Amino acid sequence: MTSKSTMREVASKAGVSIATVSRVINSPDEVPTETVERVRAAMRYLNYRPNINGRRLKMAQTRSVGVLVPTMANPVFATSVQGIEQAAHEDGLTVLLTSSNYDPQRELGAVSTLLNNRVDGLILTLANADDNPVIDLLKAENIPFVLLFNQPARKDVASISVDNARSAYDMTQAMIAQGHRSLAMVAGRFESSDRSKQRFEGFGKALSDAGLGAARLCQVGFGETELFTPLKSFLTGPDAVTGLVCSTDMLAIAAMSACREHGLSVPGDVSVGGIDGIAVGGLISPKLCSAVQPTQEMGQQALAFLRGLIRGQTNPQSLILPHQLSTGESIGPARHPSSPRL
Amino acid sequence: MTSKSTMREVASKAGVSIATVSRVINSPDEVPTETVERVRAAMRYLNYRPNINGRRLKMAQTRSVGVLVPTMANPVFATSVQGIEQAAHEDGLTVLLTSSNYDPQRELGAVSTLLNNRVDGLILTLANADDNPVIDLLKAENIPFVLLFNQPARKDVASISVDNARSAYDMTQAMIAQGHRSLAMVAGRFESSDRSKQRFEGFGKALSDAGLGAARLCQVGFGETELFTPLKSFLTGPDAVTGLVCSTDMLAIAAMSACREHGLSVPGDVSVGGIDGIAVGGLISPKLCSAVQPTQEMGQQALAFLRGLIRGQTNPQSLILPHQLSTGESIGPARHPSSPRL
DNA sequence: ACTGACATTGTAAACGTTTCAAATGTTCAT
DNA sequence: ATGAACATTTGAAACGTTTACAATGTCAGT
Repeated sequence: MTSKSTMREVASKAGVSIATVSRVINSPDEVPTETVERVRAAMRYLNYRPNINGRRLKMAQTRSVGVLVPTMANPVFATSVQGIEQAAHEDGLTVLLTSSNYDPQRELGAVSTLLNNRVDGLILTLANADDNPVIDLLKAENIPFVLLFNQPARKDVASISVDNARSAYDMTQAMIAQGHRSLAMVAGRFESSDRSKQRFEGFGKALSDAGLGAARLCQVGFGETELFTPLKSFLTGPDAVTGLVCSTDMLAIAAMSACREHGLSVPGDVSVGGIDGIAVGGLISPKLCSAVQPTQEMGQQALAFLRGLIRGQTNPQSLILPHQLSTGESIGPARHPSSPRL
Repeated sequence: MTSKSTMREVASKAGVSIATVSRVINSPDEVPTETVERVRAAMRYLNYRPNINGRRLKMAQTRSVGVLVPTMANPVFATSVQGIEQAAHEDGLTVLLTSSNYDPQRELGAVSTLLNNRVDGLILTLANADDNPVIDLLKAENIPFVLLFNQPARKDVASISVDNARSAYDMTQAMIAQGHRSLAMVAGRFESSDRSKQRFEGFGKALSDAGLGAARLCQVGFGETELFTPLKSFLTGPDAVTGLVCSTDMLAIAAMSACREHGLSVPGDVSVGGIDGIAVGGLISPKLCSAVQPTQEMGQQALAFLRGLIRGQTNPQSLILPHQLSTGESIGPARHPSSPRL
């Protein structure tokens, strides 16, 4: 019995027309209880399962939403997807998931697939939220969408994020307050992440506001966890830094690992700060100091925004959530200049 | 221009019939180049996008697969989903994602939603792979599916996993080899995870094979990261253990944190081992010793199996992958009995 | 010129729903 | 009895595809 039964069969089994069966499914209150029961019985008997594709073809809506994230391998996105899925479930929506692997080239294809599936709307984390063909496409086709984590300059797109520059600024300032004067940022490639770029700008601003020199940058590929070599010139030699501000928590954790590989202790020799607030950061030693954002709630909120847009709400809302510096142990006072390392 | 255009419009624009348009889409080689070009031009002009729901209604297949995991918040599942998504993308399949939040009650509903969507097949991580109504349902309706991480007793369902009991056995043995005699397992609730139960059995067997006493168990809720209180009686007092075997890496990381909160060092005072091999385990200090499974590849492989089943392959394959104990620093020699803690 | 083979295109019937308009049946005040 | 008002049900036309089958046009061989 491969669940092949159709509305027509249910109808004839129950001795009614397919219109009545449809009504039993969609608005049972408009049908007398006796009939409802008879039809329901026939459904059970035949193991009936409505063919959602028939319905979708007929109706305008599909009751599904598309999600695009850079990767599931970073808990910050995985957690947000968890939030999206949860909210979607409560709303009876189906989630179609795709990932771009941080490759801007793949974004358009992924979104196109989603659109072919006729999703009612999209939640996206894009490499670059400004001047992105994906956004142009969605605007042109008038498909509701919400950006998540992206913090676009333009005000005509819905988005949920923290203030990226500000979070990096605050983290950097916290380090400066601990006496750090020689800092560098470890950041994911700017082409892959506008957050990365915005955070670097915040980093630079904090430095210049404090009258410190040019912002040093160690740009690494996403998904990269081996930072021993990339960080070598930052951690050793005459230009060694005393603190690393990292554009994500994953990078921060990888950076802490690299520090240890270089024989440096955190925060004794080097302070390390991250941004994102992934859960595991609070469990490790030293506890990662991070600019925390409520990732899962942001996912839920994104879905709530999207629902509004799908329902026809016209002006896209943007929400910039406050981040919060966690009390981490990975940041400490700077080594005193008079006690040079090594 | 809200992408409303249909095949019929394209056809009339190009001066052909809809059958020809369909042919241009599905088998361009059977259509003369000149016609193909004319139709393609019309498509571009009208911004045509095939309505996949029309197609799905007509065809048997939907070219979509459903995925059910306990949660995205645990990297082990997130990574597997990443693998699934990647393989699906290469195959031009769409992924429908749901999660159960470790609640067996929700599994049936989630799968039902997926089936309503007429997915061609499913990849599932269930709370309990034996005697599960979800499996009965899928068997009854003859829907292809592959279990991921579950290691079912019955041989008529496809599955991909490691040998759960064995991985715990090996981990435990490694601890015993380091002189540990007083061990406990930290495990997620058995009702939520058959892996947890199987791993506990492996733990118990290793103990009894070594002639050590009864297996002690600290069962905790999934998603729980605060293990200070649950572990109190295991880490302090006369019955304090020298090693904790954890049923997952996430629990292991949380357990290490709890040890530190209790003022104990890892592995100095307590050794901690995990199972799963999540990436972050290799970055923290001390590096987590784990029974590693190739999570992402397992996701890809699951999709490959599923594809086979969808294509009509009749006998479901099961794959039990070898795990590998990582060289972690979280396990060390047992404290010598003559140097009691505190 | 006629035939058959072949290339190209078109016609029309599904697929399983939803829903509008119309039909049927029932009740009740007159 | 009649008809208005209402409750219940039905018939039939979409929705946008795919595809079997038929139709048309072309051309080589006779």
